[in-house]
Amino acid sequence: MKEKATSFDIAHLAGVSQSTVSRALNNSPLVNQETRDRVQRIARELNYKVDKNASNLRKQKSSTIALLLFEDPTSDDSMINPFFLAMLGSITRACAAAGYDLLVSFQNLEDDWHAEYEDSNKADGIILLGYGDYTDYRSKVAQLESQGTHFVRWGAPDAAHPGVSVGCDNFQGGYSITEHLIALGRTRFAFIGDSGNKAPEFMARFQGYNEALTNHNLYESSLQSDAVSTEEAGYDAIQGMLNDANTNGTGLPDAIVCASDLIAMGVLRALRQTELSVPDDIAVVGYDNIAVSAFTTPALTTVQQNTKLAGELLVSTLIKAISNETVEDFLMPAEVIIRHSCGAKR
Amino acid sequence: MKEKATSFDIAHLAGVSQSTVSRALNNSPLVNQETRDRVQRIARELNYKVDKNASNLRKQKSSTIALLLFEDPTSDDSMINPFFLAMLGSITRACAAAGYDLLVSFQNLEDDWHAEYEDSNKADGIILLGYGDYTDYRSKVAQLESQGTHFVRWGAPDAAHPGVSVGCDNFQGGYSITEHLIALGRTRFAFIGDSGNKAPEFMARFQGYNEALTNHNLYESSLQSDAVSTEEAGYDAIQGMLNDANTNGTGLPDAIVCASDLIAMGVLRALRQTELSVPDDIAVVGYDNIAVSAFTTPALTTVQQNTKLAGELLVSTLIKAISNETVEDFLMPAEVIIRHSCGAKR
DNA sequence: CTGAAAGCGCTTACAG
DNA sequence: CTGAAAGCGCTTACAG
Repeated sequence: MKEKATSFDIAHLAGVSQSTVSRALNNSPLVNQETRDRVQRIARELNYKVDKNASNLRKQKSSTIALLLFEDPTSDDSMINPFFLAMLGSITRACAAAGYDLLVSFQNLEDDWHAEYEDSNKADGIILLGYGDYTDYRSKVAQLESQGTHFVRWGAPDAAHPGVSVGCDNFQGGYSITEHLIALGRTRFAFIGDSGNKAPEFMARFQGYNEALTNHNLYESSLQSDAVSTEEAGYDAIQGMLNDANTNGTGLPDAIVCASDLIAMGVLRALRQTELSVPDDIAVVGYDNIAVSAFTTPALTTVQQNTKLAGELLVSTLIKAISNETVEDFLMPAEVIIRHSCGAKR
Repeated sequence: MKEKATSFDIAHLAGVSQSTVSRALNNSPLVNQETRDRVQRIARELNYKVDKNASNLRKQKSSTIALLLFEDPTSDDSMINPFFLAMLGSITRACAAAGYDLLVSFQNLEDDWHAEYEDSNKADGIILLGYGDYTDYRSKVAQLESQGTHFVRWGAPDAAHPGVSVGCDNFQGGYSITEHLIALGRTRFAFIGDSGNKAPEFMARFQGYNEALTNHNLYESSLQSDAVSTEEAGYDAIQGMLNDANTNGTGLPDAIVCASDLIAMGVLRALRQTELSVPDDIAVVGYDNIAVSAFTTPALTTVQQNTKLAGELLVSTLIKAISNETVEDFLMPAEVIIRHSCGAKR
């Protein structure tokens, strides 16, 4: 294991000053073409790489973006929400394309994440990604803002939230998929998923759902049951509805809108254990279009968030913010993906 | 946005030298308890964070690990193999627990990844993660080794491969799940998945499969069909077998061992479109225990690789290597997860 | 226990 | 077009 070469070694070998080596390596137009070629050739031969720590220290920037992932408070330790993993993939690619490194970190809402990255010059900016109780971290986001930290948040734009955000239109997604079911002739609806302040995304989807029902005078019979975004919670929630139907004689819905695909998986599993057929007796739809949903039985109709575009937008917005350009919130449309669980004839 | 505080600002406020500030902040036992408390309090008040670039440059280490992800050459641009995402999650956690940052990067086998990270002091070591053609990058791994780069590779230990590796016993996994099917009375076997040099993991699984069949005198009737690790490839491969059975009168297998869960998903989908019942007519098993596999119909019997342990082992092995301790290959056992697609009575 | 000083390896004004 | 010099913000021998 030989010693690492420095720019001085190259300067020596090339017969120029170290300053010139630095310029040549950074493709400065100031330096003579011939000199540049010679320096670069020698650098290649020595397997020389610029020391990032030195260069970052001098330039006072790191060309690194930190991705802070907040997990669902309820998710078990080993499993990550597939939707976020898709986002991660897309963000990684977008960073690479823009010449940035990506530092990935899982965080608890309670941690001191709000001051960790940019202050220590480990990253030039931060991407905040996660479901969960946004109210819980609003104050930390505010601190980020007041410190002048560059960051962008995944989520719907929200007047109550400081900072810029890129998100998908959850209200419209909830509205569109509900309207799709209404168009298919469904009349008795249920929504499964948390509807409170703690889960703003789910709440927006629920509000879109309600709006669609109201517009078609179907709101009266609507049911709702809380569930966090797991297969198990979905299973339990629909079990509760089935029990109520049995014991209280409450009518059963003929269409169930789930706040996430994971929840829908649980609903499908529970219904498979009954006489009820999906979609003939009950239509079931999800949200997220995670990879699995194409392969369930029946294949799940769901709402897609464009993770590829989202990652690119998150990264490009953040990079703009880092160079102090003005940036704007971006709200992407949600797209209904029609498969079989909604009962559509295709 | 105020200027970032430095250790000199703190020194000034605390009435001590900058050296003492540095010592206090690093909890050096050399420094007086009182002084330390005072310095730390002031640092907190100023929202001071040590500049990582400066500290790394001085210490000549970065407390950062680079994770290089090599994708399946065939996977589409937007989707990542869920198994690797699970690994990523586990590696991220293990890094955080060990006080390391994690730089994540997707790579093509062809890129110049072999010299990017440690040489530039961006990372102290590298984790190599990916399926694919290991022969293709063997020379680069060798270069890594000769440069003295610290790295650990995910995959089975392999004499032909330089460097230390952590992996799961693919041969034993293939053997165990095949033997499980044999114990259930299956006699006509097929393996779906690439079996060549280009996919060493799949090949080892296939060899374990063959060994089990040979030991029970079932090898003669065995079929095999190539498939990369996608749902579509699995679908196509089983279609091919069904066609052969129709046109050539080849017998149909009563047990199909798939080289990955993704492949098994495709096989299940194809069989669902036939009269054939899984598991009554044909048992189907997968490999990886990705999240989906618990929720297919029927639920997929598969082989689990312990991703949590794998991530921890990868990180701890690498950290040992970084501090120049001797490290050893680690081969984890593979565990059969019994669900319904194998036809086991439970 | 504390301080003055050197130096990690770069980039970039400044001078020519 | 090139070089000598300063300095980014730390950590750590060295001296006391």
